[in-house]
Amino acid sequence: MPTPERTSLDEIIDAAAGLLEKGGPSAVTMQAVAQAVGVKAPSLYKRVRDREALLGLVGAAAADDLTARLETASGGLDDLLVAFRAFGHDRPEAFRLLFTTVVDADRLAATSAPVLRATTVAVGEAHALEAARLLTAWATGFVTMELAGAFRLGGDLDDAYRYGRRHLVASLTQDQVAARPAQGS
Amino acid sequence: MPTPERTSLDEIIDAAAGLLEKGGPSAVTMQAVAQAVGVKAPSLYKRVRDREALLGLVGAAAADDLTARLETASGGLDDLLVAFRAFGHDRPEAFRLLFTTVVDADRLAATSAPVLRATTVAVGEAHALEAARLLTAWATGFVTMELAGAFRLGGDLDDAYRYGRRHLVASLTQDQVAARPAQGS
DNA sequence: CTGAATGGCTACGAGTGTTAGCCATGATAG
DNA sequence: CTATCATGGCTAACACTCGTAGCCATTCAG
Repeated sequence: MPTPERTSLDEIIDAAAGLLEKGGPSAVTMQAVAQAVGVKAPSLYKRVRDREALLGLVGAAAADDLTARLETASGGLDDLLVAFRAFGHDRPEAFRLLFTTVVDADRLAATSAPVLRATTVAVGEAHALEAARLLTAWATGFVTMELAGAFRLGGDLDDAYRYGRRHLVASLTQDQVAARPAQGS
Repeated sequence: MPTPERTSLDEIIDAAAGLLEKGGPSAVTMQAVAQAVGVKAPSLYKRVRDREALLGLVGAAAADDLTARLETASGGLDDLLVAFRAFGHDRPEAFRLLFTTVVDADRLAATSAPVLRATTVAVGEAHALEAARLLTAWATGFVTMELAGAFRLGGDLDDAYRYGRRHLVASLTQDQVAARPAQGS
């Protein structure tokens, strides 16, 4: 390679992720990212197609981070739900990005894997996917609303999350309903 | 009033909502909104503080729309959940905006009201709020993920939503767990 | 008929993303 | 050891954004 590289794609993604978390999406400007890695803005375009692509990479990295956290979460349904919410608290902007940007299917599948394993042991293979969707949808919605400040009718949110976990996990494992097919009226 | 008004705040909000739905948040530019209502961009600032405020008004109007839909949804838990998702499908960008922008507490309370009424009859006053949060969090997460294209492991989404509705409604009304206090480990 | 307040406008400034094109570097071929 | 040339960085520039300043025409109130 010719002239010495003054930065790298990974460093750029990390810088963008840092700016995102500090100031929201509007703070991750090409110029700010460039400055953070010690380069001028146009140089970024040698590594990244455009800003949208950069945000996509940040989202993909965030998905990997979430996957890693879930993988090390011991495998119980409850632990997975706790780890999921913790990710949302640690990296709220990245969490939002995950459900705004479209991340590629493979990465999504990797993130789903630990949840699917857990629901398989909990409710059996037949309804593992539906159960996983029930759990992730609830957790996603809870954290989304929490981060958006949409829970404003009082009450402790930790308690509310615990209430939901108990309810859902119990409902799935006791599975009075899970045994029935999903079709119906 | 002096010079004849060529537009109105409501018209501006409607135009912005239309542009939002057609091309996402980035499409609702002051200039595009102005052109849509037959005016030049700077004139908008006579009615709206800035772009962020305009988006806030669009979000508030969307919240009112959602509230109205829920109010006319007959009051059953299942009907409320169906109406909620229908809103997300009809106005996906407005739906996203609701959980991105911060809308004021009063309006949020109005939106919650029909859900709270329904959960009150379903599980009693003691756990109405927690039940409402469980339901809205799940529905919000489901629609959010659906709109983000995050459900890519196959299966029919209508079925998946039905599955979740059954599970949650049954779990709440049978309330094997709901009777227990939310505290605990 | 006059005065004043108001909504619209043009012009402008600051800041954004992005492209074009140049230049210095340094690994490699001879 | 020299010459080549691909490459990463840079400056300059363009198009577009939001937002402000300030003017002008209108029309209502007296």
